[in-house]
Amino acid sequence: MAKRGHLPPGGYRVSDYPTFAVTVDNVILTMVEGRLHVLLVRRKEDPYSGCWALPGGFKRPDESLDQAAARELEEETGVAAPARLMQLGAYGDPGRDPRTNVVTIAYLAVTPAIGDVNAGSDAADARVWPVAEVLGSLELAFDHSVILADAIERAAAQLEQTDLAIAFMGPTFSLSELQSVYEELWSTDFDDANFQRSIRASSRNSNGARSYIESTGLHAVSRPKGGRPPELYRAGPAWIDGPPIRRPRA
Amino acid sequence: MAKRGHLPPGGYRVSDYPTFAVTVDNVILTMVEGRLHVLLVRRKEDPYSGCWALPGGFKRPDESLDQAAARELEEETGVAAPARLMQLGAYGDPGRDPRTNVVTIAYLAVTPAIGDVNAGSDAADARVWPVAEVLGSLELAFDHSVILADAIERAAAQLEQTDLAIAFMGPTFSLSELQSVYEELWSTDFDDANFQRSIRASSRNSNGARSYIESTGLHAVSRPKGGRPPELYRAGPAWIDGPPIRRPRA
DNA sequence: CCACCTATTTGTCATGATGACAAGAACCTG
DNA sequence: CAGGTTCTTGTCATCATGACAAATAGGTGG
Repeated sequence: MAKRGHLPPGGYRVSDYPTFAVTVDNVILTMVEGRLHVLLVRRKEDPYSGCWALPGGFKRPDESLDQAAARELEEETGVAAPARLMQLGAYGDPGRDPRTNVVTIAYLAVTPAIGDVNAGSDAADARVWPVAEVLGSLELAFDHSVILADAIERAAAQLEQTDLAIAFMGPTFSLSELQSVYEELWSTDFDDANFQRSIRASSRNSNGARSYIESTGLHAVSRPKGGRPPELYRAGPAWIDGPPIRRPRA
Repeated sequence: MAKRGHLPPGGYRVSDYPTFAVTVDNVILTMVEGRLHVLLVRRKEDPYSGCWALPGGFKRPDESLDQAAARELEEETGVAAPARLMQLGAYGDPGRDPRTNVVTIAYLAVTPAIGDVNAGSDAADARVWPVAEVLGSLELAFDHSVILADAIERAAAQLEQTDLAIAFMGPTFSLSELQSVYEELWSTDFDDANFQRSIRASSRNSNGARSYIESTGLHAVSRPKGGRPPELYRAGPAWIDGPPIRRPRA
């Protein structure tokens, strides 16, 4: 390890410093039948060959980190990068990659029900997994289990501060679908009536302008088990003034 | 630029991939006379020699990112790393460093009134600057102006979700000192009476246990301009259940 | 068609948090 | 002591929230 005291007075040149490989990894979350799922690929090569991992890969010098994340996601899974692919954090503990010094930048995004998932050339397989199962019993490559846990924590926090929840929704959705997102990520159980009241209050802002969600006049078709068909909503154009609902504490 | 189609079927080995230098940069915020300040160093060497910059430097392979950030902070400024040095994000746009491919991981921390600031061997000078002045008229090295702006935004958000505000405070403090932190970072003006009520409410939790802040029985010594001497508080041991005060919208 | 089930939606009520503001308390200076 | 400054306590109306009841709109099985 280089020691400061041994350096020439002019200091180091960049070429004297250790080099790293830089990778990006994506945590893509989606909701399937009310349960939180994450998109994973099965690795085809060492290290961790055969292991499930977050889709990602090496950054190139001529692209930004954001571009690298979007590119690797599409290359490995065929999934188009969601509009808001947000940076989660950097992971660079020594030894996290057995080959060499690798720092990875993790990204987080949320999508509605995912379309086709096609394993790219670097992956043996690709599919969405229930998060509970992954964190409980599946061994992920590298430190990807830690990254996934951090991502879920971040997503839960963002629910309260942004309109992230509607990113889980398709073009139209019922309020109970939206409710299940909050309940799943916060491990809470809302009173249906109060949930609707809070959400609707945030979509009616003072000046009558459009916001968080908007009603389509439509109703969902009835399902086999019965129950009143819910009214359908669509995403509004703007995040206006504060969270649609607050996270319960304790 | 390497193209995927030209690769051998077995894929790349790590050594085939481009390498990067990895640096860490610290945004250290503090409050001086009610104004937000940031700790900067003046660069001694190219590139950007003579320019002010965030204190930081190259990560070593045998240390974690967190350790690198703390080490570089102390080496360049003599300031001991605050307890909570939190990761802000990674910056890796092509060309952000004229020498070579550099990805930097930015860190954010908050300290009470800072002690001695001593420029380290890599720096020509080191001092705290008013943030308003830095963002308004000072040209920082690299993309450090962007990093600083992001850091301030993050700090403002954290005020509402964590007990970050007390990290600006010394061992004891008055509520109006605390209030000035919220007002400065949120650009708001609280009603003094209501601010006190909210903060005190969050320090009295139901079971009578200790929390966010605690009263010492003491009062500050009176100052030249007069005014009733404020009661002094100290940090409580725990962040209990929700923000002490909410950020006003619009 | 009717009883009964499920899911969604509307409404009521008590409680607690917040914003606006008045007034008191404790210190300064002149 | 008068007047200014800062901190502290108190009041009141309003709004958001949690708990809960009840109505609505569909299903299924007799």
